[in-house]
Amino acid sequence: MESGRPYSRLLNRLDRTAVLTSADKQLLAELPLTVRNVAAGAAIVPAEEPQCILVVNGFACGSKRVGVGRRQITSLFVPGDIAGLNGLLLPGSDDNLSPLGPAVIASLPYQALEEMLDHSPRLAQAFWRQSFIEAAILREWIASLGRREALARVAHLICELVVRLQAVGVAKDHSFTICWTQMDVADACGISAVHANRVVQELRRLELVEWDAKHLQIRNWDALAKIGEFSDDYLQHYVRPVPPVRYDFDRHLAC
Amino acid sequence: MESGRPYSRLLNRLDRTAVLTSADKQLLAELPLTVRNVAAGAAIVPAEEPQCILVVNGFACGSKRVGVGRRQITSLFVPGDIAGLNGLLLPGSDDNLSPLGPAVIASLPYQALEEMLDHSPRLAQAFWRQSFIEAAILREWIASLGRREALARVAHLICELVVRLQAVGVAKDHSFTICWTQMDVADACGISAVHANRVVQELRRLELVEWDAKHLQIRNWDALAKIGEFSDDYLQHYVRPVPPVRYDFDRHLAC
DNA sequence: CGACCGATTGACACAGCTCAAATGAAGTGG
DNA sequence: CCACTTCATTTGAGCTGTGTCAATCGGTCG
Repeated sequence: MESGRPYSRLLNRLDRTAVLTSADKQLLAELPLTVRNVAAGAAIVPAEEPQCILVVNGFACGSKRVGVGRRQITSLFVPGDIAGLNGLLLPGSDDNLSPLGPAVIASLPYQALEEMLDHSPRLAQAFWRQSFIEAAILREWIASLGRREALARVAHLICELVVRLQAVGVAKDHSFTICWTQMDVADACGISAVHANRVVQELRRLELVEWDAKHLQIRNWDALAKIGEFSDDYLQHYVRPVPPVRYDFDRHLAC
Repeated sequence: MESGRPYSRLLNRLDRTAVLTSADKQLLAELPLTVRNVAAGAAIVPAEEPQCILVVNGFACGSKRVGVGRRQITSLFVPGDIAGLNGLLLPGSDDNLSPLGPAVIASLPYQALEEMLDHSPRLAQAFWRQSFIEAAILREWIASLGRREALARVAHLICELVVRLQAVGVAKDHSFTICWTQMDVADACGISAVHANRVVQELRRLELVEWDAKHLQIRNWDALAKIGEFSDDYLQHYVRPVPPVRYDFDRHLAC
């Protein structure tokens, strides 16, 4: 049961993304996932052997170094998310994946993924859709970084986190475990660590959130969403159980 | 010949992205592209009939409104680029596409695209790869908006523009036509219009670029790239003629 | 107990924003 | 061909959000 979690996470995610046949689910279950714990600062993907990863517990992120020492987190992964998919078609475009806090990660060799997608165009579609969903989130981050001030950015980030976590059942009642450093918050929101601290304090002072070392609890969702100018539109496809189908790869299997 | 341009643009782009058979090229040539001119502020995609667009000449962008009236450009499209692909699998996730300056745009109904992808997994792969390339650019923008100051952001944007334009043969010798408003620059870089003006003047004063109403000429590439902290790594797959193949959809056609 | 790391606080500097006004360029219509 | 409008660029002045630097505090671990 414990060893089944990676698969249930993956299923839980993909099931919202596409209608999967039992054959598809079977293929997913046969993926050779290698689960392991990674400590807060550790490297996830060995440079010599690029691969996909599936977040099982905790958080992972892709980040870039810019200028001297400055770090910017460019994407965020919660349990059930697949990171590094792009490396499948874009060799060498590693995202510098790392955990945010301690995390449980399953690695998935590209080759196995490849073979699976070969056998199911429907799954290929599902994974393509995943990458569109990820891109939608990237665009929202761009809007946030470009046009919102620090308080709103952090509020927005928190809102996104809850919505995504609740969608996969890792958060309940606007409350979840989060072992981030305030530096992590800073690097995600494009602000300095000192200012991240002040912003978090402000959110606490306004009684919008409770946030200690390992746990975050939203006290006033409406106000937080308002300050963060948060609308879950861009997460619709992330959250929605089964989206309407426009383009169905499977049709040409009927030939 | 004039009517052939949209197809050659599209071919020019995809040819760098994947190895296309002549059958694939034939399929592409059969796409029902509707070419038209759009004025600077006009709408590109009618809300009642979402579709893909192919930029033939000029620029297009996806943007978001955030807060009161503030606009953030989230993605940028140059000739040969396909915008709105995500709508194919994510209905309703319109990007609010609009031209930047006057542009020549070809519209492409989702249904036609759908049918084409049904007939060629290789093309489906090529388009999937395109969306990964787009996402790589989004990540770089996040880094820029989060961690670079205004001067560097604008410099970086200019560098990206030249590289992309030169890749499709629309710019030569670090020089190209660009009918943007300084407000457009501001909205792309997440700064105010007034500051965008000051930054552009600074770039002129440093003799890095010449930039009048309709034309931009880079005077000192090295210095510009240095100020913008620009490295074309993230554009490798955009530029590179034919990338090494890791995952090839076509293999399962051999069965 | 000492070392270390992250959170916190204060003081100060500055990049970039807002407001407001002036200038210039490009139509538009009489 | 000349007012007149409109829109983009430019300039100045003051304000503010955020960064930097530096010190302190608190917890954790060996």
